[in-house]
Order: sequence, then structure tokens, then C-alpha cells
Amino acid sequence: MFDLINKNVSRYVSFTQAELKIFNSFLKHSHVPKKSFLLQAGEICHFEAFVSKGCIRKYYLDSNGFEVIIQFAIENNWVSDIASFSDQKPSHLFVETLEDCEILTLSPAAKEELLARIPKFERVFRIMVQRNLSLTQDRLFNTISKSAMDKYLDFLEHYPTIPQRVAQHYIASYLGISAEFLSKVRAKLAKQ
Amino acid sequence: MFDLINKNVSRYVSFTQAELKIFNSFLKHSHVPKKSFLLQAGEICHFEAFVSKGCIRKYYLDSNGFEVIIQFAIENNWVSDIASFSDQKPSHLFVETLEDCEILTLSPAAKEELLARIPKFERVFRIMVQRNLSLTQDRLFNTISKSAMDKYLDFLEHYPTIPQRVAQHYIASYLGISAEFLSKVRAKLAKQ
DNA sequence: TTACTTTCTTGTCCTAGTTCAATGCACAGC
DNA sequence: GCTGTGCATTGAACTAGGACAAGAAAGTAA
Repeated sequence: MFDLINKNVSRYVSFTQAELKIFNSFLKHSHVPKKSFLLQAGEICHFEAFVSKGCIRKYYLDSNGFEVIIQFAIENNWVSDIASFSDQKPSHLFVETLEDCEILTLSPAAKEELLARIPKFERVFRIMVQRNLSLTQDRLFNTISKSAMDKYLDFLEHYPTIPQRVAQHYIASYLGISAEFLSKVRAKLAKQ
Repeated sequence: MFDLINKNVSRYVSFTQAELKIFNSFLKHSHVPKKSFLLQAGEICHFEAFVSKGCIRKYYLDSNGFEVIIQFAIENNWVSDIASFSDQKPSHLFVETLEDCEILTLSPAAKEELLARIPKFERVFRIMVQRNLSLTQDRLFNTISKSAMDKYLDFLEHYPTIPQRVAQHYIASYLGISAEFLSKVRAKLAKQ
């Protein structure tokens, strides 16, 4: 049950078995059915969740009710609204399961205590956020500078498994294009 | 010389005077003239820079030679390519001063030693990156979902001092619109 | 002052992507 | 089996914003 997450946090800092055991004791395991919300705009985010199994999307809703997907979280990914979680203030985001999921969550209190008990985790979380930031900046660049076609090809390359798992209009939303136009892009690709 | 940066790092974690003195000893102060590059694509980023004075832009160059500005860093901001800095691998980014600047930089070695000497800094950097990530996600959302007009109004609200300091076409690049179209947006605003 | 460079504006034409609507498809529930 | 619901596709009409070009304005350097 903890194998995947233990490997995940050990990528940049090494831990003893004892330390990992303590870490695991702070985690709460849950099974969450498809189409459930872990978080909705207006609520305070009480978790950092590690996905052991399943697929989750995190998205904003704009003033016209239009969804913009910020992240797909699959096995071995973390998902949270870090701003809401850290400052315990209301979120602007939605976090929803797209499949039945197994997740391991850390509450704010558990995280604080974990950091107090094993300060090395401070570094793990820092490095994880750094990588996330770097990827988000790359994505911002792609969103601004690339055509819909190129963004889609890029997506297929970076996340080859996701198109088989989620509805196409979610991918369109992630890419910042309309579902109809993504369909046209795909039609054009198929013709070649 | 260190007042601003000391206040900056003390926002979320408190330090003793002695600790701050150690911190300051790891910083290198430089004066950098306008229009200089702190980093160019292909190079490895050897710094995390705190801007004491001046204004810096960080940007990508796309395959058509088109610039996309990711960040304006002014007084009290940090700027770096965190991916290149952390892994000491070649960057895809450019970091260029737009005004004469005073900066305080941390080298990878200095940062490591600082973290070893005063582990509380691990938390400071984690929180800084978290906030940055959160802002970048918000910006991604805005870039995708808002009109050019709304993005510009948003920018004026969030960064009221920058338009007076940098050329308009830089702001256009930051917003992900053409310089000409920003000019038209402004003309429309002026007419109202 | 002039001359040079960079920035900003404005107009015209163009296109990538949107919006809306119709159709077909796949599947779940009964 | 039907019947509904959500999803993908396609087409036609539209539009936000881009590309290009020409001039005006403003900063800089001598």
C-alpha cells in the first residue's frame, strides 16, 4: 500500500525504513469513487493527496462557467490546492476524481508534525514544488506560443496514457482550446 | 544593504540576528547594468537572485524567435531558473536586466551550505516556491480564459508600477498578446 | 541641432480558433 | 429490446487577435 509513495518521496532524499514507517503513519488511506469532489471552490483544502490508483482532475471555473483544467493527477502524482492548504483559506479550485481512486492524504496538522519529526521532508516537498513550478512555467510558455496542433502533439508525447483514460473534451480544456476544435485537429492528424 | 532581503525571508519563518548574519554572508552582491544577461538559453543557471533595486525580465524564445516573458522581477522579488539551478543542467530561459540593478545572489554551493547550516531556510524556500507555483497556476488560468482586455486590466491591478517602468511590448509579451493588439486595447480603454 | 533607434499607434487584411447547431455513436439503466 | 445521456464529429458563420506596413512619437547620442 505504501510502496509507491515511499518510492516517490525517496527520489531526491533517502530515508531509513524507520523514517518511512513514521511517514506512512501520518497518511490516511481512502477509496474515492468516480465523479466525487475532493475539493470545491469556496471550501478550504484540507489535504495533499497522493494518487495510488485512478485519475483526478483539478480545474478552475471562470466567470462564464467555463472549466479550465490545470492538472491531471494519475498514479504516482500529488494533487492539492497548495495556496488554500498552506494558508487554510478558501480555494478557487475544484478537484474531482475521473475514475475510482485510491489516495493517501496528508492533513495540514499531519504535515506539520511530519516536518517537525523528520525535517528532511521539508526538502522533499520543496523539491517537488520546484519541479511542479518549472513544469507549470513550461506549460504557460507552450500555451502562449504554440498552435493547437502543436499543443496536442506535445500533450500526446508527455502524457501518452491519459488520452486513453479521459474524455477528449477534458484534454481540450487542459490545452486551452475548445472541444470541437480539438476534434478538428485530430481529424486533420488522422488524414495525414 | 541586507535589510530588504532579511525582511523578505523573515515573512514566514523568524530568524535571529545571528542567523541572518550567516545568511547574508552567503550572498554575493552585484551591480548589473541595464540590458545585461544574467542567463541565456543553453547556459547553466548558477544563481538564485534577489532584486534589491531595478527590474529584470525572464523569458523564453520560441522556435520562431518570438519572446514570451514569464516574469518581471522588481525590488523584493527573486528570479532564477529553478530547474536549471537545482539540477545544474542547461536552461531554456533568458534572464535580462531592463534597468540598472542591484542584486544579491546565492550560488548552488552557497545555498546547500546555507541549508545545512540553518535548516529553517529549507522551509523559507519551500514556501516561496509554493506561492510562486500558486501564482503561476492562476496566471495559466487567466491566460487561457480571459480576453486580452481583461488580462491587461488584471495586470494593471496586480502590477501597477510596472507599466511605468518597462516598454509596452514587454507587457504584451507577458500577457501573451501582440504588441499591436495591446496598443489597440489601450486605445479602446482610453476612449471610454 | 540632427540623426538614429526604439517604441507606439493605426489601418487593412487575414486566419486560427470559437460558437452554435445538427448528427451520429456508444454506453448504461431499465 | 428501447431510451436517455454524455461524447465526438462535422459544417457554416463569426470574431478575437495576429501579421504586415507605414507613420508618428519619443528617447539617445553626437
